[in-house]
Amino acid sequence: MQNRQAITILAALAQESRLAVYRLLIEHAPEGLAASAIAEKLGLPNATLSFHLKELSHAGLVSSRQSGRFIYYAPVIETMDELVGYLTDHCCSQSAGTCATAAARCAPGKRKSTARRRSTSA
Amino acid sequence: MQNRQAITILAALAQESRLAVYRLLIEHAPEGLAASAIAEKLGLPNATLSFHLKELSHAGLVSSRQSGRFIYYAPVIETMDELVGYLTDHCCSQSAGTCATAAARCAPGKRKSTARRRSTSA
DNA sequence: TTTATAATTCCATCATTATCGAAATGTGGA
DNA sequence: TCCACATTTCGATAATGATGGAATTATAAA
Repeated sequence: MQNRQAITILAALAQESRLAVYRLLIEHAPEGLAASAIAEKLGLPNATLSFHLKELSHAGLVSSRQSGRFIYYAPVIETMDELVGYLTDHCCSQSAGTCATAAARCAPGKRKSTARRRSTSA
Repeated sequence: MQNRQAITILAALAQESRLAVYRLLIEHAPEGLAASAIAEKLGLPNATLSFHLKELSHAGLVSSRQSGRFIYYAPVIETMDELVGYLTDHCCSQSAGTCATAAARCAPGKRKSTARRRSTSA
């Protein structure tokens, strides 16, 4: 993953309403929720929600599909996974294994800092 | 970790210069770098860098210590680790194991989605 | 002290983001 | 076709964030 993409994703999540939307969608994965349902559950005006959904879509954090008159939004787990991968890779010093922590929380007591290098293509 | 803290950290990272500063400090962990060295390496004016360092400090992503006339900034790995923990916890559906991916990248072929719940205190 | 250097704060300016009512667009049912 | 409803876009406003020169503070060497 590129820097710029990471920044886009981080910025998309770094906002109260958007993080709430994303977390709500995670609770309703993988089907997702209609925009109207999100707006109601979070008490957001339609226009405001639409603005935030566009940001989340643009960051690749959510996808949308039409179903009848409704548009369903669902989380794109892969994007979150890539972000976590990016952060894990870059919270670790190249030279030293300074970041056993991040890896350890996933595989407690296993390896130390084996976040495998991602191919530069992603 | 609380929502608000997560948002603070995400926002701190969601900016080109700040992400560059953080990544540079990671490369120089655990000693860190003096502000002047950071400014020079990244080509940032002092005032601008100082502003960004304050943001990173406020988010708990970096710490500072004085050494002679210099102030050294170093990354706080634990904060990044907590953020990754927060994201991992919340990219996974409570009800279903929709997020094997994030866990899998840390322990490939191991468990599915065993991101253990963090105590609500953190 | 005085002087040189490191870093922060101040302040004004510019740019971006968030908010939301109202109007427009899209979609399916009557 | 006409209507009802879901959602987005428009547009105006307010709030927040980023930038960097100049002045200020802090630290240590001369």
